Amino acid sequence: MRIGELSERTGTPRRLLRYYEEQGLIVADRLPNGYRVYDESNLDRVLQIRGLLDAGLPTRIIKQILPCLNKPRIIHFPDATPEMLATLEDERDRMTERIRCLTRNRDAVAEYLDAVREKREASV
Amino acid sequence: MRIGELSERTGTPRRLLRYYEEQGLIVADRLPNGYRVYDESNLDRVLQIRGLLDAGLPTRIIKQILPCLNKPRIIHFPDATPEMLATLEDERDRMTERIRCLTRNRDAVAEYLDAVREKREASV
DNA sequence: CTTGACCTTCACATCAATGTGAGGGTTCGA
DNA sequence: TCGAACCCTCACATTGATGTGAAGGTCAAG
Repeated sequence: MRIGELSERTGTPRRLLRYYEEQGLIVADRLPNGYRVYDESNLDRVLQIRGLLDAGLPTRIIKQILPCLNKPRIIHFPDATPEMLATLEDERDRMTERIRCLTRNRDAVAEYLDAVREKREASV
Repeated sequence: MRIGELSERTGTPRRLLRYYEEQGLIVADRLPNGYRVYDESNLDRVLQIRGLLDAGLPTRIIKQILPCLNKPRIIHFPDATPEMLATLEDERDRMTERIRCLTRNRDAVAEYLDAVREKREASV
């Protein structure tokens, strides 16, 4: 598929698909005329990127993380330098912390909403 | 305490403490000479703000969420307009989605790291 | 052959969070 | 009384993720 279709199917502006490519997060083949072509696997990948960006991770980190997410459980660590592993461990912990924070606050918001709902129902 | 101490205890630049105040996320009393003074409760609050910012929430949303997190379970919904409740529900769901995304990816990274560690131990 | 809907690159703009520093007041101890 | 260590406001800079649009190439259908 070309960029327009990927854009539509992922709800992502073309501009950003090009940006993600520039940042090394996705790769696109090119048609003879220079148009980008994507295969289906890019669909999930783009959604993954968007989710992580929305969760506060910068593209720099997402780029490190993506190789860990290859569909086939085939893990290629020949390129796994110690520094990179340390970065990943760090980031794993930061993600865990984010999850904790989000969960705590999400639950508080949910409780609040439940309380409001109860209150309203009681007064009806 | 004054801004320097709060900054040190929360690991937050003074600049940002002033910024958070400007955005309505924290409030500070003032000494006669204009210096900001904070009480202990601001410590947790600042950490909470930082956590949420790090998790991708903008100050605009954090401001909406904070009132749900008052220590005492005393909830004051007199000001809870329907639009605000809708926003909160929306944001609650977005947070849930973020948690899902982060968890999935964090687990993938963790698995990857475990696999690398196993591999290394096997080759020793 | 032209029109419209695609695509390309390039560049400048914006927005939120943050950095940085100037210019200046306050407080306190040597 | 002077200097160090605080604090203030104001303002401009930067960074990363985006928006927007110009100038132009490609291609299929009328």
